Amino acid sequence: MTDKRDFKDTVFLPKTDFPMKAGLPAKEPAILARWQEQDIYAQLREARKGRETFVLHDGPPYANGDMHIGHALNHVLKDMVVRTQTLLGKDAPYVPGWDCHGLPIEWKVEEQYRKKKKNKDEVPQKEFRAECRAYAAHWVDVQREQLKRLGINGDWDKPYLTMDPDAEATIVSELLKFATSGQLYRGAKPVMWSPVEKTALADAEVEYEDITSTQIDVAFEIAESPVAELVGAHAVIWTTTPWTIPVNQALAYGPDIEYVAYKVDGRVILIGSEPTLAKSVFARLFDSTPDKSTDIVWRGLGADLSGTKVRHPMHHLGGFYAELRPMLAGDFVTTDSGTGLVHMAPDHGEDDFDLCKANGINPKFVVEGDGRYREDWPWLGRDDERNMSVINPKFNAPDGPICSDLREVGALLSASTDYQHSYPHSWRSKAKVIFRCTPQWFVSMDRPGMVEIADNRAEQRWENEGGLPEPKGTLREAALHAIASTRFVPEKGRNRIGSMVAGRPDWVLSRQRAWGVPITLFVHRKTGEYLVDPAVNERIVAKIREQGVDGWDEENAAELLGTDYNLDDYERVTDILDVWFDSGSTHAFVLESGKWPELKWPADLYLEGSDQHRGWFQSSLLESCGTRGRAPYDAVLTHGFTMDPKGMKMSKSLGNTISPLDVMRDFGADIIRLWALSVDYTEDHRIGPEILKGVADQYRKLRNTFRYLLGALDGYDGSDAPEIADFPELERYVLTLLSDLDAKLHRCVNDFDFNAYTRALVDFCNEDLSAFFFDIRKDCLYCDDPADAKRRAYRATLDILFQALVRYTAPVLVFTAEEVWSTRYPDEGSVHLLEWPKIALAEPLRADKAVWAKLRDLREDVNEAIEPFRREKTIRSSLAAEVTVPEGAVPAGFSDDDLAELFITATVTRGQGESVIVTPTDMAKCGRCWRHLPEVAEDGDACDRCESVVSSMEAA
RNA sequence: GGGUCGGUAGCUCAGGUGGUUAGAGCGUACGCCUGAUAAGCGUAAGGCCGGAGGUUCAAGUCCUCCUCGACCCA
Repeated sequence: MTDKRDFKDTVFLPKTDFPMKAGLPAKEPAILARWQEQDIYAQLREARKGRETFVLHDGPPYANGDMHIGHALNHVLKDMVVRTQTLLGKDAPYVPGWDCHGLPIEWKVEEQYRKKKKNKDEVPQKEFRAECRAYAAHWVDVQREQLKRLGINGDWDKPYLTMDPDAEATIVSELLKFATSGQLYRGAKPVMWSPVEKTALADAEVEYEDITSTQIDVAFEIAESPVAELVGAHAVIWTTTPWTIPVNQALAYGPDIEYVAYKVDGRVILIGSEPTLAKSVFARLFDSTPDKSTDIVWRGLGADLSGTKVRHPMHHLGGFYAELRPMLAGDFVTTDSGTGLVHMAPDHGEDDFDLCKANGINPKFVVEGDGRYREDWPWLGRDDERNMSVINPKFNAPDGPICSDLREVGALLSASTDYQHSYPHSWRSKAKVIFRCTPQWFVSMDRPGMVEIADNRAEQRWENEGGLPEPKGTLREAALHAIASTRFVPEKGRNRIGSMVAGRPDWVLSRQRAWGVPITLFVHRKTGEYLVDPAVNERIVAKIREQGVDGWDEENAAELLGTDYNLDDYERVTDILDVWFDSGSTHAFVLESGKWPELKWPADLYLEGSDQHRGWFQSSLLESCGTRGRAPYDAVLTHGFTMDPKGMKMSKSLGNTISPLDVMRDFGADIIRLWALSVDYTEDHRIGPEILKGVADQYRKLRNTFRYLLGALDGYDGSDAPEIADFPELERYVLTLLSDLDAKLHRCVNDFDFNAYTRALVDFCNEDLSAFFFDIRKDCLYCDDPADAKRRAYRATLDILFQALVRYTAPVLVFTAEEVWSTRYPDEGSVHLLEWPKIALAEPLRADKAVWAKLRDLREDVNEAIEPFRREKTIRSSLAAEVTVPEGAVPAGFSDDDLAELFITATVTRGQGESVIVTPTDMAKCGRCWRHLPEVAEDGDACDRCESVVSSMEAA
């Protein structure tokens, strides 16, 4: 064997410094620092000035704790929207914001107090609020840095905060709009109340514990009834809260439940007929069971009881107790426990309150904040020595005051302290809580004539032919109308928020808390009406703008009320606003305020998790409809929740959480971004080690595509590029595919379908480029003369591909795209300033995709046919295969040499057969290009093409 | 407990108005290449389309029930 020349040095291999290994965790922060230094955000605003705008309004995350995976997903999606819109050439500003008021922050600050053994009640409110403010500010800073690290591009130096005095002032002014229009009213509602702390509790402040309570059965004599047999009988109710009996105002039955009146021991009792129920009632009351001998006076459905009235056991006290109690139909009544009849105290239960309210029965506010009956109450008034807190077990015991008095009048049918159940307790004091009606401020959903309904007025007029349309409607109508004229992505969101709004109760605005925006109302002590005076309101708003929420403090009251009114006549409301009202007003103090002149109202898009159908989407909708008659957004995009690999909710206790901070540290932000954009985020989706590994694999594929492009384009400046019209068919085919990809990505951007976006991008790189185009043109790139037209066309095509792909990739892999771009253009600024590539291919230049589909099918058949030879090692490289293909399978216009090039084989000939036939070649292999060619005399010699290329290289 | 949404290969996803042997990429296995090299190329295996009924000539696609999961509400 003779020594052959080593041609390796004469082959034009890709050359680049762009490393295969990314090292993102180390590289990303450096890129980030560069962006910050260049102020990319400001550069973009400048570059897009005057263009069509696209405003994505940020929903404020709560300023409490580290960023979690849900934040990461949400912000990556937002960033993708903003960046793709920017890429399209629009001016798409992004002003991030935070929700800063509210209970969780109050808690944390109180917790810090407890650690320092400080008592919250002894701290002046102003000081307390200042600490809450500082706490929120701290977490705003932390989250801001974490979100920046994710590569989110936004106005980080000028975010909006709900606790900015300007924001607080606007929130107050929005509230006063509701007051001025009359949509605001004071009502009552049962809330969880802790008599120990003398405060209302939020759901999250309540925990459930098992306790043993007194259970009693009480008889209510039926005074009137359409069912004659029942007059004089006793309706029996069962309760575990004897203390609510003195505030009873009605009884409830299930309209579809069957009831029976039994005659036992000379008395007729009415209870549900359900056997186990009746059995347990008889066991409690008579220590017996109902049997055939038990006298049945009446049997019928609950609905028959309509119109029945009963006497309260304490009716002899007169007044409130003398009034007859109606029996009402309640859907919530079951036969699971009790007697099938339920006693209703609207002061102390949600079902009770709602049912009574629907029947015109109002709460009496009998139990005061300390848990005792109020002084003037006829039964156990405050001066009664037996009066004590209603949750005191002694008070409810079988020998306690309630049971004793009931027994005395013969109404107590049973009493025992043996009922075990779970009962709400205060998280902090661990004391039992009660339901208690308290006055609250509401926004009415259904007051007619309050809301100007904007938008689509013409359509309404058409529906109301024959008269002028009603210009004003209810808030609910306005909101439903707004939902109908908003775009929802995915569409099912419309139904979701629609059914919620259609069925929701009035909006409770008030909270009895310290850290929030005050309900700045003066209520007349005599009339109970709140003051509506534009001059007063103006002073209030100005004061809040000046001093923040502290401006509503007592000391300013007289000044705010002014000289036209006497402060003694007015009560200054001290409740604060539901934080949902704060965030529901962001459209006012962010979009509309002028503080960010690049923004506009309404927003083009709101983008949040699907839980915000109940939350921010809805509070913003109601706030805006109540004040402006339409939604503050034109479109709403929702995403699902991130689950663990099995689709289960992530929780600290299960230990299945994944922190985006960890993923960024271990893999890099681009990996999280690619993950977020390659799952179906419109539904719940998963994350876990295996999934992230898959994402990292995809990333590597993309990265290597760019590495190849950079290497192949080494030294390319475009000066020797042929006209596209002169490109070989293969190049024009790839450009055709690119232009189709371009159109698809464009569609995906408009549909916010980023999952399809990244998939299309990755598939194109893998299938059409790496496994097809690049592979076929390897020989051309490595071995052809640099001056050869085909090679110049190939590189020109690679350049077009590069220019397009780096732009498509930039919104997804923000760091990697920058790395790619700066590798090729170290001095040309950021990739993120670029615009969508213009790659539309004129129709005559397009290749026939159907023809190429046929060729690629044939190419697969050829590969399949070669495989057996590879298995037996007769053929190793496909370049050593001579192939005969069915003549009919080849589209017109392609020579045998063309096909050999496409299939990367030694030769291709056409035969009459049906299948592909493969034989190993006898031809010798060129030492430079490794192709087997007839002119090569001996393995390792150069072929004619290589000979000529090498000699011209040597001449140069 | 109620309302809403969802369950297609190991993973991530496609599968308009029901219609031929359910697709793709990744991963896996095996092989090639050793001049994109911790890369590139090829081939293959892999699916009671959550389960059970039903409608239909025909169902991943329509209906009912069940199950699992999620969100919201109680």
